[in-house]
Amino acid sequence: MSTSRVSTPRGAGRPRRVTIADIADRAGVTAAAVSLAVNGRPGVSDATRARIMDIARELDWEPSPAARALTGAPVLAVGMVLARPAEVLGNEAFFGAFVAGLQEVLSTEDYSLQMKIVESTEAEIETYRRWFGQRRVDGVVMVDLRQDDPRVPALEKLGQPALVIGGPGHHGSLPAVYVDDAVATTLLVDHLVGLGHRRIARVAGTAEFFHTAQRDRAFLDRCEELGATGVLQDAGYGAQGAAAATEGLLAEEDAPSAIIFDSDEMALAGSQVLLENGIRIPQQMAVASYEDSALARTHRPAITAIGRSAVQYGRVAATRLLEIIDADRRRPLPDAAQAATGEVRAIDPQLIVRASTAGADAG
Amino acid sequence: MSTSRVSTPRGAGRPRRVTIADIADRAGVTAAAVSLAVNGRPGVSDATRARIMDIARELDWEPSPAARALTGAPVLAVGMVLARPAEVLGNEAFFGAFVAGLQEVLSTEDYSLQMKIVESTEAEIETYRRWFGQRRVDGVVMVDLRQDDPRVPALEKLGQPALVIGGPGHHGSLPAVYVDDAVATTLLVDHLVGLGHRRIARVAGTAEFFHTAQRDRAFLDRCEELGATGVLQDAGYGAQGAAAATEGLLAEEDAPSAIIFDSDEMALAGSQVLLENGIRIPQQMAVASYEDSALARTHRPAITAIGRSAVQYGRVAATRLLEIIDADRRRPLPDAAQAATGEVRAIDPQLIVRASTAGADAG
DNA sequence: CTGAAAGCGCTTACAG
DNA sequence: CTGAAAGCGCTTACAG
Repeated sequence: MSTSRVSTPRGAGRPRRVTIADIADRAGVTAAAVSLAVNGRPGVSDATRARIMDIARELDWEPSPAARALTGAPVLAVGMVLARPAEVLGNEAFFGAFVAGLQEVLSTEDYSLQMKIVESTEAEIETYRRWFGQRRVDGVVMVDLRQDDPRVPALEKLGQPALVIGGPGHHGSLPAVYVDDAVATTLLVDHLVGLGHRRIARVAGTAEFFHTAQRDRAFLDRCEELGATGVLQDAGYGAQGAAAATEGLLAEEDAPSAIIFDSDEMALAGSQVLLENGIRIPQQMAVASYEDSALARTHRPAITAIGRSAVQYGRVAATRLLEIIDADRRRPLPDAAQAATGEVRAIDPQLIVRASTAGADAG
Repeated sequence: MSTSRVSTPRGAGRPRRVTIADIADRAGVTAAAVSLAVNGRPGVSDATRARIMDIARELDWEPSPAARALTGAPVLAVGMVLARPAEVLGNEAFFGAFVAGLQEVLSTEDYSLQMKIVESTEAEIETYRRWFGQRRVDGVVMVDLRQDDPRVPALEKLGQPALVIGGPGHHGSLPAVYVDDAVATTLLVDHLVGLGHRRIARVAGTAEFFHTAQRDRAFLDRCEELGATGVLQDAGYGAQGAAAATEGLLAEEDAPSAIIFDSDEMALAGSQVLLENGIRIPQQMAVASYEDSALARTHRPAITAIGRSAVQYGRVAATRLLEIIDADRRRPLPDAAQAATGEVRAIDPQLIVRASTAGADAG
């Protein structure tokens, strides 16, 4: 009976939890000594430390995060706010994979991820304020970067660990992690031009997000550099828009011989339209996507895509944020350290060539 | 300058946070009075309460969750452990949507969701132990219910708020929320038989999960009841398996005229195989899925599916878990209340008929 | 290397 | 209706 020593608490409801005082009692030392021992800090002899650790294990002691947080220790949580409806999130393969990647790394450091869904950008900023004000999180990840994003100055002002997902640019002095869309675009266009395509379309998602504009520019620039014609086709959000955009392209008198879609979902929707219209992929139309996924991989024909693994993206983001939090804790001078952590990190995109473009008989 | 009164703390690092003591000072009352006031408890006059609230707002006071937790208040967090690799999670549309639904409801109650990815069932159980031991969470959601799941007795023994996602059955005395797969199966089979199909295949996912076996049984039973022939085809996990299974079915001498897939991802992969083989949907083969999604909706032809919205599922689960946590806090006698909360709740599935089965010329 | 004390921010009885 | 005190579980100086 390991519980023999636990006296019945008043109220007799839940069992009283074991604390460092219990351990100290047993070990015949003071609670302070236990604290030093279990935290691996100097101040107790090796023998005492060993004895204390044994007792702690024996009593099944678990440190109280609340008590620790109260004395200024990290709360071991990072936050992420999403200003989009749950329905939209659910439809996006990227979200689940990104979160999974974040979790994977955070878990190993015993950090938890806290998420909140809000209605507006104002509510998002207010959430950051409250989270940091209450010391609910040690840092935050900010997603869906927009142009002239009001969240950036708000987070700068808070002066707390925050990592922007997206860029480069528009993230002010905040550290950021992003996939280099310019490089990704170059990879895609070069590949298609190399196959002989001279008229290439880009079916673009919501213009609101920063990367959309960035891809637009890089796409047009690169096409021009290579002497090809770039056709921009706005599609708005999701599969519906992509299908309509594809139909629009087919209706043109001078239709392209290759289409690059902004996401796997859009590429699949577009491919369906092509199939319906009796257009063979890749023989009559090459198809590529900025986003890879299991669906892109198993589709027939499999879709050529940029291998920005959302899972990997999440892992890199989590690693980076933990670094920032760590730097923040040991910062000697607030501003110097802050500046040092404000660096960006790019994730290199890779082109994964598959059947949807391979061997295309372009032009 | 609302900060005029804040004295510079030692160390001059972070600004000292404002506490109820600051408010008490200003209001000329004691900290206890402030506590009563801000928590809406009796014990202070209306006038005093109003004055205190004003000052709290003025000083931008935020309660410290750590301090509150230390005195026994709920920590406002629920946990979910996932014993699957991040990659697998990322590929599954269900995960992101379910989490989004959970979040949506939890956020409104100021609860946060804590997730952890682990390697094994043992690690999962250990995580529950630590979470509750440390009072890191007020309750947990358990997903991926299996037959004779060792997590069920482990959670029963912990005696803390826990909700099982899945069932019915195999969740012991724990409360559960599940989609009635038997009903879903009936809806699907009845629909197909009603269209004239007499030989119907079911392409099933991983046998490990509880619902797979449940669907198998319900499928065979219902086919028999209606005088149709049910063909079971195991596919293992994901799109790859579904494609192979579909090819297997086509190769049979007596191929079915309709296929029901376990997920949207599998249905899409299977449909691709059908298209490749020149088989028209729904004219030559009807296709249906146990799982709806944006992809199933926008696919051409759109896939008939069971409308268990994963988002909605998440919402129901969160609501239920919050009820359980609440009941647990006010429980008069540990066991009586525990029993009262141990009820299950089914989410009614709906059949959404789309082009992939409509107007099929069966048999 | 060890002990005694004060404090983190809040809540909860218990007196007045 | 209000005040003073003790306590939640831990950590951090500061003496010995």
